[in-house]
Amino acid sequence: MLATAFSPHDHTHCISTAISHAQSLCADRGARLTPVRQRVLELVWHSHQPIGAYELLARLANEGFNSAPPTVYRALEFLSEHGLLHKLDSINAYVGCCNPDTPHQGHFLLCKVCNQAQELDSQYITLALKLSAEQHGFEIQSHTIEIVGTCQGCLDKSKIVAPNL
Amino acid sequence: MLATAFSPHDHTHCISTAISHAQSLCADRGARLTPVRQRVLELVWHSHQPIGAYELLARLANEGFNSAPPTVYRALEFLSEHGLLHKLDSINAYVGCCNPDTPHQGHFLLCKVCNQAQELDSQYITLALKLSAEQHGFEIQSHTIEIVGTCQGCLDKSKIVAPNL
DNA sequence: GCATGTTATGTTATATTATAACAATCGTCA
DNA sequence: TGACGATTGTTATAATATAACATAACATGC
Repeated sequence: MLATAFSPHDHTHCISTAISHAQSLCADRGARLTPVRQRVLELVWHSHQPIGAYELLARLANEGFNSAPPTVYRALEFLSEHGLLHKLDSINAYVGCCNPDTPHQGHFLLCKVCNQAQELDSQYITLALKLSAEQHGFEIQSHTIEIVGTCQGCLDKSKIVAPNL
Repeated sequence: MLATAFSPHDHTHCISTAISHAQSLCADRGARLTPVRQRVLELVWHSHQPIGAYELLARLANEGFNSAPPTVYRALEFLSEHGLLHKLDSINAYVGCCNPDTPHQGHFLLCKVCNQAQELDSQYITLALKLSAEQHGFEIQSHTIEIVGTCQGCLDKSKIVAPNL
């Protein structure tokens, strides 16, 4: 999978794709992508930086939506159940899912310089988890895989700014 | 590494080893394992079930220790800095580290039946993370790897109780 | 249409997890 | 011993998340 988040790209395309994808997916499943749910999804997709629940809530409030915590947590729950976003436990923030059709849990790269998250679908990691679990007779149900560090773009920039370090 | 948490074992040995290990480690480093810090470490090691900060706080209070949140969070911070425990982000709970000498971040198996955690040091996972990051030019600084499921012991028990399922 | 059950939202309150800020005390060592 | 840094005490509050119950919207069979 390409590291879209960390590369220059037309992000409006990410948003429109995600929303239309969500609309057709919900239509297929008979699930209701109501205005507040769709708006939360759009806000989550506003960038590749994961966003917190209360930041979402503040933005909803600015737009005249109801803005008590249950509103946003319910929307996040719905979107999560339908695989449209993921929660990043290590930072208590939410990020859109690039591939909601196939149920999965992501592996994430989180750049602590630009604060962007990239979802991976690493066969290496999937296999490694499987092997490690099997060694212990452990049956996997879900997982949290979040790798924090610096993305290539931010590494390159830091070399330009401070080439001798 | 053996899956100690998930196997029958003399847990008093785990506790005493962890504490004496912590004592010598702190002595070597000139760090002060004060009474409240040591007691928090003992409470964390009370079992292989990760324990929450406020549960620790309640137990400290029962024993006459000061019991405002900063007390326990400071102790947890100290113990974490010295590699004596790990936080599990997916459940906001803390668990003792089996191997505090070598700085590392663990990979964990969390059994959702018995609520116990086992730290792994899987070379498979370490390598997989490294390869995945390299593919994206990403420089790893830390990670959160938490695998939730059912341990062998609990799987075996469920087969005995409900052999036809 | 409309009664009914189900799903979604509104509303209030509260639970849970964690930190800020500043004061007081303890330990160490010149 | 006195001065400094580390530790702890204390109060308040921030940040994240859910419980519980009321109301509204939607869907469906009659």
